[in-house]
Amino acid sequence: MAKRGYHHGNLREALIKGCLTLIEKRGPTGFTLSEAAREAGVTPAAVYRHFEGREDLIAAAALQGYDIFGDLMAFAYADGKPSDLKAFEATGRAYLAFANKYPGHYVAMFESGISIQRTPELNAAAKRALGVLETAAVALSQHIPEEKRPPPQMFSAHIWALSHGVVELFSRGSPGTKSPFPPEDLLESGIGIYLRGLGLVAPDS
Amino acid sequence: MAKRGYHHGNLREALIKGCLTLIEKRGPTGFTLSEAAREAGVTPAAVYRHFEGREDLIAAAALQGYDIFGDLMAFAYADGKPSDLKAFEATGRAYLAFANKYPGHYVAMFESGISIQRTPELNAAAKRALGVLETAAVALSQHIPEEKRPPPQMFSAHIWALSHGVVELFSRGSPGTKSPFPPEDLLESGIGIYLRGLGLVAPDS
DNA sequence: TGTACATCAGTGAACGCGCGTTCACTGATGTAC
DNA sequence: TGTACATCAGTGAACGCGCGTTCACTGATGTAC
Repeated sequence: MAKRGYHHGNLREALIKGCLTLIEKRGPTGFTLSEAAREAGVTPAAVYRHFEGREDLIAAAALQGYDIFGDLMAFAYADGKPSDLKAFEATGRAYLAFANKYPGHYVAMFESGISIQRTPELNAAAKRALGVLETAAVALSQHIPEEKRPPPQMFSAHIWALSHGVVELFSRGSPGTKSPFPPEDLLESGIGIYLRGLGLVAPDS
Repeated sequence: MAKRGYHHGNLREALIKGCLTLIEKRGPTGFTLSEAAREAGVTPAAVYRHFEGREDLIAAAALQGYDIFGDLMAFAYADGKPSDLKAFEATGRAYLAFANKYPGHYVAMFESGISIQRTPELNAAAKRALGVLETAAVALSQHIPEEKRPPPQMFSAHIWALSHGVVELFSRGSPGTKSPFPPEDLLESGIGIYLRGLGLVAPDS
């Protein structure tokens, strides 16, 4: 990644990477374009060869995040194999794994305040990624007797909220209160209890 | 709240209020001391008569938040009346109600990055407020057969995470994705399903 | 293979700005007598 | 009730700083012939 001479080589990628590192450390509003440039070994002005400005750089980071996230979720879901239930649980784990492995992306996507509507490209990437979660929920909810089946969007909203809550409260350097449980266990057990409440897993397990 | 003359009267309160408004609008790192002073109709330097600096002002806002939050939670819990279950559900609703009614406080408390350990006073207020949630969880979990009872801290962590997730994703001006359900319903139904999963409410309700 | 030249990706100086914090100050308030 | 004075809560000017953005520029690269 070391700059070789006058030309950087892949400044665009280096800037996004710097942006992600900083955004992870300082939060989205604490991120500065100048510092990202510095981290890449480049003048702040050079950023404008690749991005329209500060916001545009963050949006690029978020887009990259949604792409990775979408891939991960799709892979975890695996078209509902081996079963709707297993596939669903796998997406939950993938959500947390993504948040852990790509914290900068996660923040750029969900805490930076950049709108998903910013560009059609960003919108499409986000819709695709979050769509996997909903698809998984829809498929799984078919197994609930129709009359006691909650709307699938509600179902997936519950799971998303629980996952996001675990990430924000227990998976990051949080406001002092650490849970005594690893976030993975917390999410897994939480989803398990929830699914039992829907009659989707055996009550004695 | 209009300033009357050379002396403001209750600058301290006005500054906290301004801090909360700004923190709600721009997020914790977007908040500036100068703007809070401006909003109160006062020179930035005047702030230093009442607070040690920027951080201290945010901490004061968070402290106020934990106090209100603690009161609300304690009131909702009502010492477990009329039943452990009802009282527990009431604290869940109170959590969301607090986040809705005091969004600035909520952000100062949970997103500003100020440590709960900052002062003993802040620590005590936070412990008290979050303690109510755990107390409610402990009491309720007594109703679960001992061998299938999850640790109460896990129980309360699940509920806290779900509540926080609903707040962050669906209760604020969020990253584009709005749920078609009111956050209150989302949380209520989510908690309901979860409790059913624990065998704490009837499976047919 | 060598040369001329267009294109591209960076520089570096400059801009105006708002920030947090400090300082000596001053106007208003309240208390002692 | 009136006056002297200490205390308090504000002012306003100044500081050094880093920010995002612009601009004319220049060094490196790659292509045409």
